[in-house]
Amino acid sequence: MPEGHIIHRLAAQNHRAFGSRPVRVSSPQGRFADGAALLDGRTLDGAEAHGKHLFLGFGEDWLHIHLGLYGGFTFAKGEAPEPVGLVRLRMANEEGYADLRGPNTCELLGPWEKMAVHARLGPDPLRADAEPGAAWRRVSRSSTTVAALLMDQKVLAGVGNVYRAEVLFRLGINPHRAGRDLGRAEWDAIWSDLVALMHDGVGAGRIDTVRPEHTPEAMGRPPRVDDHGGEVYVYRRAGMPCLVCGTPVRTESHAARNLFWCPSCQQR
DNA sequence: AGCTCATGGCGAG
DNA sequence: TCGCCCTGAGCTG
Repeated sequence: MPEGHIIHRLAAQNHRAFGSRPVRVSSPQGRFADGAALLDGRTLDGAEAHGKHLFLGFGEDWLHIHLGLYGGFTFAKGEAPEPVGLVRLRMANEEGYADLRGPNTCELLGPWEKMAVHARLGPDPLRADAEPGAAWRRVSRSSTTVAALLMDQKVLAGVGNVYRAEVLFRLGINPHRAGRDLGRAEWDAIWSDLVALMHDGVGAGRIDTVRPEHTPEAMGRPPRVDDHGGEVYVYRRAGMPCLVCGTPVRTESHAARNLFWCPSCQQR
């Protein structure tokens, strides 16, 4: 259940756990049996993320993984036990193992195919080579809402429903505004806030967006209890009072995803 | 046991 | 815009 920060973290974790030495690769579930057989015993020598796409390199072959809505990796030390549930991919060495469940995509790509995936993704706030100007060009010409544009991976790669809701709240921007009605300064603020928030997310392994003055400790409120685990302003807080102004947080289905915002703090 | 929901994304119409 | 794909957790009965 990942946004881009988790995928970047997974690239680092996989490299740390399996990089530079042979890895045993299997598909206990059987749905990636052919690919696993091709990779088994080879050396992992590359790991990178672009948005929500993870690439693990074995020479010229790239293992391309997309977790989708509910895919996930688990890492553990020691001998790998009998798989529990549906394990699409298992990697293991003398020290430990990792299991991949429920991915949207788990496939082998050649260098050209990998390039094609990069080509259809927008700039990623977590990548050093990102060119935010490419995203601005699309946003500034679009009549689509800024809420939908932030989720469009061709525009900008790695942002999901949590970062989308939270960055718009932090900047006081109404999610229904058209991209072309945003000013350059507003877009630059969105981009730089995403860079900062998502880097924090890579370090923490969760999404925390509340400023120091609105943390549970600072406000004397109970810490948030939610599956996604971070401290946030509006995501999945529908009907609850806004942490800044007390107005009930609103929600609606927007382009098939749940959108959350504060109607009072986000009027611009 | 069955339903609903989830931090995604694709193709059909 | 809808239906569908991937899987598991947390309800309800």
